[in-house]
Amino acid sequence: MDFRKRDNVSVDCVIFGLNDLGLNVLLRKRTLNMFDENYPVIDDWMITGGRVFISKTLEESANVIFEGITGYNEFNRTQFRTYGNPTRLKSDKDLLWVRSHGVKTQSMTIAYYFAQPIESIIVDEDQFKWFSIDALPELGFDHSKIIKDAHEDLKQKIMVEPIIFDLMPNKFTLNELQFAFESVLEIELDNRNFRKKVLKKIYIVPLNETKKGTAKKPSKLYVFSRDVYDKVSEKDFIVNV
Amino acid sequence: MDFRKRDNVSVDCVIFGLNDLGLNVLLRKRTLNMFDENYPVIDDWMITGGRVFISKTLEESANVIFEGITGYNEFNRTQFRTYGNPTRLKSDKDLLWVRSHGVKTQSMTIAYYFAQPIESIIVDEDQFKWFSIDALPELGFDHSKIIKDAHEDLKQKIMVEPIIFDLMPNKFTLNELQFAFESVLEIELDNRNFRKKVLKKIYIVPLNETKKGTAKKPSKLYVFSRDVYDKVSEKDFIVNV
DNA sequence: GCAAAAGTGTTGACAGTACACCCATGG
DNA sequence: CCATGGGTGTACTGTCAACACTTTTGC
Repeated sequence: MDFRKRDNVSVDCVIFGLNDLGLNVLLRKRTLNMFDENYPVIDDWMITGGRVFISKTLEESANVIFEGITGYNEFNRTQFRTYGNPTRLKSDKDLLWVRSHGVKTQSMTIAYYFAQPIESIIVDEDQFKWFSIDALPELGFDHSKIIKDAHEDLKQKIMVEPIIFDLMPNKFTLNELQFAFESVLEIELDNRNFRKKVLKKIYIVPLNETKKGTAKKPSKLYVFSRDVYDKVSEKDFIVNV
Repeated sequence: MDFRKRDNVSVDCVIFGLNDLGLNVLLRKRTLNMFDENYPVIDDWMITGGRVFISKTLEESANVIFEGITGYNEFNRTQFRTYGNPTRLKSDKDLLWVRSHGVKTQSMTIAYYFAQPIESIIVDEDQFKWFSIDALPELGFDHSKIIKDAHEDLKQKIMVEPIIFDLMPNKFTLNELQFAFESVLEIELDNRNFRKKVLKKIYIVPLNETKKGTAKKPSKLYVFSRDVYDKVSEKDFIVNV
């Protein structure tokens, strides 16, 4: 096995997770203490990246990073953009951090995002933390921009591909599905109209099973059938904003 | 000025051009003669790429390649995908060609496409040729796939961004615009319905001018106003297939 | 005056939107 | 028995799709 890496190209992974509070991004702490243990020179957040393996595809390199963080080996991965501005790193903090980690400046990075329900992921809570997409902390490098681009791409793809189901647990209720769309798209949908549309889609299959989750009336569960979806030739997806 | 290039990363440019026959791609001849001048070992086509400049952005590197081929310096450029499979080059021809050109194998390439009317471009006809998108010749490397991906991306973006106008001359008729959509999307549109829709768009501005082109009844000319388009906040574009 | 492409309206079907109340259950 | 979220139907409106003839000009 060849573990060599390219010294000038990295992949960055934006990790999206959905829970009942909405859409979240998993970030890694970026700290640097130089003089005083209690007053870090750098104390903010970043997405996780790493150099690409010479002998692997970009997708495999991204998977390695994702699995390293999450322990999860189901890869709902989308490549959305490559950043290659040689002056991407501008701020003193960024340069300082990069130098202190003994890496060459990574001027080029292929960016991916991963989408899954938060519940399926366990992370090292000393280093990583989930942040709501609409309350991101201060971010290093150009990672604000990268996350924004990822979210835009997700919004757009969600309208035409069934990636919303990547964010859902296997069995879900229609209200959960609606909430997923609302969280990603940052809009509100009419519940009755949403149901009408969804129930027409034969690839959303009702189960003879209910979710007696929190309380009150149990709700019917559904699964997404990729088989059926693939057979429905027409481009036929749920939401039209 | 720093002219050094990265030895392991290239950009590839798919050049789309529209004329009255439809959507075309500009390809470069790939030939290699080893033994006999009249029987080339390799004789097919490729898109044009090149290594990226260390001190330029990817976009600038792509522009340099595009301008080198076309002499055109208006860049309607879209980055659509990065390819990084280390075993991208598989066929003997590809390996042979790469070796005989003394370049390292370029396993990673950031792919862009450019869109403009064919008439605005002049190329060296010994090396380059326009091919209709639905009658492409034999292509080297993985360039068939890259062109296909570029076309897919163009189809998709054309539904939601005004890049159709990149393919049009400044002044155009509605029938020309319809033909542009039809060529790119590979569908047919109803002329009356198309006109109705287009005439509602205030960013398509009628001129007091007609085109007395080929013959018969002259047709009214229109221009696309990007200013107006940018001010129309609603996502409001022409075709819904 | 005729060939050729430009241009023009109406109708029916369907999908989207808006909107308010009953239902089933757990506690 | 009541609080809570789950689940349901109708009427209106606007948009899309289908469709055929008249107009203007060059030759």
